[in-house]
Amino acid sequence: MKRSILDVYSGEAAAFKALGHPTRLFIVHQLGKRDTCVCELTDMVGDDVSTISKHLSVLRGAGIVDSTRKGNQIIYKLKLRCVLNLAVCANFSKRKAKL
Amino acid sequence: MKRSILDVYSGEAAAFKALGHPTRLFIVHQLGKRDTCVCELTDMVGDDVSTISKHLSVLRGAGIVDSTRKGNQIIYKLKLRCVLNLAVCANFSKRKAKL
DNA sequence: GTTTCATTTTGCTATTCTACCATATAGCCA
DNA sequence: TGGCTATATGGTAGAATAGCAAAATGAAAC
Repeated sequence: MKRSILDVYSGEAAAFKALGHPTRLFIVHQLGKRDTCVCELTDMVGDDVSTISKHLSVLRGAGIVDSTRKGNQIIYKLKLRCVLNLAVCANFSKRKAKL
Repeated sequence: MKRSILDVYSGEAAAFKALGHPTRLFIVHQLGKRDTCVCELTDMVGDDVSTISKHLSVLRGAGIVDSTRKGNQIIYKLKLRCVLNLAVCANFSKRKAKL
């Protein structure tokens, strides 16, 4: 792939990629409602804590979420709130796309 | 992962996932300007034709692009034009996220 | 200081993705 | 028809990702 394409689009592509997983999308929507600790997210999703933690680190790496410590638990919040507006396309969220 | 999360978010996540590759994002932006044949996209990107063709089939599978034949070449067009508006977040496209 | 709880990191395996090559298919034109 | 161009598909090696389990970190309570 040409370098210029990589330079221009890889950052944005990485952000979309971070949103391209059901669990991470759920987490983003949950954090849109209120700040939530890892333990609670883990309960809601039902996966292993380590799995949730890894998803959170992907979202953090993409600059979408942010975390602060409160006592001995870590509270995640939605840093890039605008991602909540990304599903505005008609039918975009209803599509049954298969990759 | 809980079934309900999968049901609600997997469709939308798949669409984001389709946009989560620099080449595909470039293609989407290019098709936003004008309908383009596979051969020209291949020249612009600089990858093998088969690679481009496969990226296009991912985008088609996600319902984002559409194709029509014109003579002996296939013209792709942006079907879900609203995806062009998805990068409206401040800093969203400037982010240097690493996954 | 040691124990405990919440979270992160690491190690591992299975699965998926990417890019390429080779081959197949489809339409055009001589 | 046969050859040519454009695109799609199948196969595959290497990289990346998902998920679980277990070890490591860090704060707080005892």
